[in-house]
Amino acid sequence: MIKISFPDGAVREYESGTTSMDIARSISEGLARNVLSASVNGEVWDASRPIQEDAAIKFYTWNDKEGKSTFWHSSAHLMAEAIESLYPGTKFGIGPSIENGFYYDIDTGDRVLSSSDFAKIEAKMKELAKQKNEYVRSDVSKADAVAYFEEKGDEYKLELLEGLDDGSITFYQQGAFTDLCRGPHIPDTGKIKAVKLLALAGAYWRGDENRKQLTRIYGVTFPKQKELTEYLELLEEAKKRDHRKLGAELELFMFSEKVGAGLPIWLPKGTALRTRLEDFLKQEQIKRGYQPVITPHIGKKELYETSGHWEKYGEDSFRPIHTPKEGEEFLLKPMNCPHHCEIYGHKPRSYKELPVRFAEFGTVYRYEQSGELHGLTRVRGFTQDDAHIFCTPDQLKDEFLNVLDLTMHVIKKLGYENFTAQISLRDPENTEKYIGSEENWNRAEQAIIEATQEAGLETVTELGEAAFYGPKLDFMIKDALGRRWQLGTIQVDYNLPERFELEYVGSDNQTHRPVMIHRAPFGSMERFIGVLIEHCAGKFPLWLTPEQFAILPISDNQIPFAKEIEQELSVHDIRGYIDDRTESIGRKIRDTELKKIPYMLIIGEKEAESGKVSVRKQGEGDQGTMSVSEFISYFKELL
RNA sequence: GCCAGCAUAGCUCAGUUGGCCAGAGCAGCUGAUUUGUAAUCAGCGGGUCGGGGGUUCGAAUCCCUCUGCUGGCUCCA
Repeated sequence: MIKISFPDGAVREYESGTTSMDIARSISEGLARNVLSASVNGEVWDASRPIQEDAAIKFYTWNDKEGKSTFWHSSAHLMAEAIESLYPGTKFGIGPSIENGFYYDIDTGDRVLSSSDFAKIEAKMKELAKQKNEYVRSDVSKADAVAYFEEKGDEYKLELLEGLDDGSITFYQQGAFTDLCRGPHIPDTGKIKAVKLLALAGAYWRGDENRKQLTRIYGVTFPKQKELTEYLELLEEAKKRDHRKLGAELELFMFSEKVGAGLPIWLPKGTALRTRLEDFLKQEQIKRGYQPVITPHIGKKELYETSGHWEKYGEDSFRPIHTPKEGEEFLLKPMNCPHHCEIYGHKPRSYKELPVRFAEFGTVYRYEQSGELHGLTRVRGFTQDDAHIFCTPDQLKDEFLNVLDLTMHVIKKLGYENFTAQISLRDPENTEKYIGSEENWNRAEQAIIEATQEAGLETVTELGEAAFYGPKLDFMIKDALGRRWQLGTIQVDYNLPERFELEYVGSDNQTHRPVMIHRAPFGSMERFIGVLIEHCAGKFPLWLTPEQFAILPISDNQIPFAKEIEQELSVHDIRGYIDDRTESIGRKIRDTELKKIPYMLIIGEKEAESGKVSVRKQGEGDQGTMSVSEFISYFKELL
């Protein structure tokens, strides 16, 4: 007998060799029906795998992240089975579960798959699911595993086997399909009731662009048809929030084929929004001792040779600009920091003036591969809310904490709650990607780790995500479709001051090297606003929105009164316009609702006579009537 | 850049297997209507079917190529 302990602390005895499924069944049939996998001593196992010794056990169902991931991983196998049966000879790469579903990378040889094949594959998957085939786990020796895939001619699985140790290799088989797999899997395919293949994409084998590109098929499955329907509706809803769609509808920005891909053009309303956002940060920075500076959009190639950017990115960038007579070479500015280093270095600096903080909304241009461009979130020209702080090593931690405070202030002001703070460090396996000494890197990485700990910030750490000159603290926020974007960033840099030979004279009358902090709370105005649009579905915070009200006269007779109100509101810095079209009030309301103008002031004969306005809130409806001054104080309360 | 897909009026979309002057709704313009909380009515204008090349008696439709866009991959100072 073995002792099985449960999450609630209970301990029960079972025969050795019992399975989680047996245990679940001993508790209730309902539980047994829902169990997809189970944690056994902290490891996720098949529910059907025999347990031989005392264990702490926890069941996973569709309501657990682990249960879903087991379900989707098994679904990937089911899809592979369907594909193998429809297209014999297909070779298989890897097929994991992901955040929302699963994918499988396959090599179909000369056959080109396209999304028009999805229906056929889905139908086959459903047919195979109905057979309720069990997922059968078996231990296989490395030699047998190699023999199996050699026989099958699957070089991808053979390559995966190379990295595995004999004795740790398992196969899973369901129906006619056998795969090299660590598991775990759900009990049988019958649990998969709803199937949808979503997308097809090329994906390089093992993520290496020099290797063969496989076909990746993304899909999602559910235990109930209804859940699939709901999920697809959710995707439709998310599409409505897409900043590219809303940006066009609300006339915030545009792109032009003639101007060029990835070069956003800001329309008047988008500019109003962006300017307000910039002004907010500019004022905040003045309060915190930043000095605004302005630098040119181009700089000599030598500048970026000094900084290291040319060596690191030059070959894959926009080509240099040449002067026609002198033959000088200039680059479109890809970063503001080299310019700011020059500002620091233009005169001798004393420790007494440190820290100095140069701030600039600097527009930079970077070549991005055409396939990477994406609305406002991945572009070739964008404006960073950049600043560089030059300080003594002693001041570094305080300065970092000040920047962190400013960044959190910005994030909170815009109402982001679900952000991730990511510490981006060097890739220890690949240190030649970075400039600067081991010592400088260690100091910079330590500074970030210590400061975030001191601030009590919850962070995740990613290796290999650092900039080439220093580690970063990045703030990541998800867009409507769950894609994660880096917005704000704070970077500690010991290396550029060295490259630019920046100095200050200390109290000891000796020259010292300053430390530099690169920081951008928004990151880029373009990306920030893109994500903001999706975050608030185009309904911007009142202080930020381009137009705060629309006055809707019921007939032309109320236009003079409308003008009086507009005048009075503008005195109080409340911005908006009069819809003076000769249209029905129903039409005016509808159009204003669709433009997501927060407040509608409806005035008819009654209001004009009594000097009041009928207030309607976007998305919520009639709020009743009030005098103009009452509206002004009501409105100001909301700012 | 790579893989797959898409590109018809300002926008959203029709346009059967290649075949009469390429259609609709919304938007726009003109006129009428002066309206009480999400679309008043009528009339009119608008497209070299993304650009270029080819196949064909004939191309929005088939082929090639370029550009742009979508979803991924790689990349992201």
